[in-house]
Amino acid sequence: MRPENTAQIRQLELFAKVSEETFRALTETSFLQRFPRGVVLIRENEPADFLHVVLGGAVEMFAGTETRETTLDIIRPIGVFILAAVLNDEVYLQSARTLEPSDIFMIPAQKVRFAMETDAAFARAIVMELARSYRRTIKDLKGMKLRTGTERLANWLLRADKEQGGSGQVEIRMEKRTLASRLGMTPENLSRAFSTLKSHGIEIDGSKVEIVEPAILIEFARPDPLVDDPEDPFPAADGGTNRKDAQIADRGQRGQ
Amino acid sequence: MRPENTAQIRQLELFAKVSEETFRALTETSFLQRFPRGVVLIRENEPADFLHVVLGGAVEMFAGTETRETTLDIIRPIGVFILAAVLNDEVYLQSARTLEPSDIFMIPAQKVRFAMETDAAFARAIVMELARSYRRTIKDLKGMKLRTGTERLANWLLRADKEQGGSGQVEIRMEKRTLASRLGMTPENLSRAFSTLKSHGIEIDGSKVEIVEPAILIEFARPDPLVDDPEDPFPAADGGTNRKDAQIADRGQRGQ
DNA sequence: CGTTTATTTGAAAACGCTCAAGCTCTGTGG
DNA sequence: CCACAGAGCTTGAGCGTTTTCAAATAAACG
Repeated sequence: MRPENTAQIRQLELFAKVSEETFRALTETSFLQRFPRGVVLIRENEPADFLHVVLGGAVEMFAGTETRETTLDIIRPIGVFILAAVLNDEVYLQSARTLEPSDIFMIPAQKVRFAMETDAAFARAIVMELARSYRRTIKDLKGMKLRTGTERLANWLLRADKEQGGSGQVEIRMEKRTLASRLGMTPENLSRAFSTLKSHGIEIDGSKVEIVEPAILIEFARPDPLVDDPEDPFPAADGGTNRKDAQIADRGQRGQ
Repeated sequence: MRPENTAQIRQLELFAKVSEETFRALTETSFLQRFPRGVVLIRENEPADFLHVVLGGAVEMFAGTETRETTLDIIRPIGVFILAAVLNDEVYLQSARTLEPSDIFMIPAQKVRFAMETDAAFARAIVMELARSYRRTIKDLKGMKLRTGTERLANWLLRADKEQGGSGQVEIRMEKRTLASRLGMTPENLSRAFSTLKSHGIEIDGSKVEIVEPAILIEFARPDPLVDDPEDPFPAADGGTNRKDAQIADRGQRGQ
């Protein structure tokens, strides 16, 4: 099963610069599969067998203990997941399930590792992809440790608005309980957080949120590029400079 | 300034397999510097100028907003920090300060990027290092989202005991407030968490903790390899299998 | 429509934070 | 050697946040 969608995959930055030979090696035993909504694609603690590429739909990365569960990320096209586990030849740290009917391209892990060994361009692309994912996760961790749930929601709204065109009309494209879990809170708490934000410039109607007074929401959210900005898929070529001015007292107050 | 310590750096897995030429290029304009305790080495939001290697002492990675601050990691020899920012040619997401007098080896960022482009072995080593750091951060994030502060402390104790030989005698090798921040809580809360754990198999005297009844502490902590195990510096070559058996209800409860 | 599922609301409890005071340890100067 | 200052840690009280449990409402689906 080797569809024409390889062209689509070729466009992924991860594969854009690899040699034709490497690309063929990576894709010839790979396959594209369409899954319905709610299917668990991988489970944490299983050995990493495939690199997964999301070509359509949406995939929720989650993890849990016996009693608790949390959403770590949501991957939309075109995105890759569990690259780190594949490279380290380790077990997955996260599980994945489809949130919508999704097209998933699966590449055998050993092909990925082999290609990384033999194709320098691929190795470099992997480095960039990994570094990006890593930085995104650090931002999430900072958000969890430095902010309250309501603040995370406010910043999530600002970012979602940007991604959806900046019209001020934000559509929540997932179940609210999934969003809650993504933001590290309970569904009940998310609901209350939305209520709270009504007095900070938003109106909400079902899955549609309107940012009525952006300035007020921003005032409340205090967005920080070092927490909220998406990792740029094409980082500055010049040596990024001047964003906000860091002002951290050398031994200022601690604590959450 | 190009000390004999290059031998020490050579041993770092990151540099072990690079060509002699690459290694020379990386180290010839680098320098080793000894810093006293409490020095801020880098600040978040500054452009990434150097890759830092900790050869002695300890370095705290932290980040903050105007009013809050949190410790994200503590790096001890021999460890590297802010590799991702260097590779992405981006600003740092974290600040760093020495917790003790520390020996830091600094390699110009552009040398690192150039070496990655030209030396495939180095690129591969970077991939492994990045993947490892990434997975560690995901484990931290999972810990933050899935556990209470006291649970994090209990698991931290179990891990520290392992790292210190498994004698049951754990020495806290940093200020408690730093540990508190690392674990995502206030110093007061850490103090209370220790008190709580007294009834779960530990005794504490200053910076020394004794795990008197490991079974009881483990019972409380419920350690999970997918959250607590350190990322193995030399991942299994066989394709890791059989750890615990993942048992996650496909759409089980969410929360926290 | 009726049934199921998701969301919201309410109340109580657990958790974590802040502020304040007291305690301990350490290092310094008398 | 002791007294004292400073820093770190602990303890207590109060409060705000978040979770949990329960129930009501709303939405989705056949």
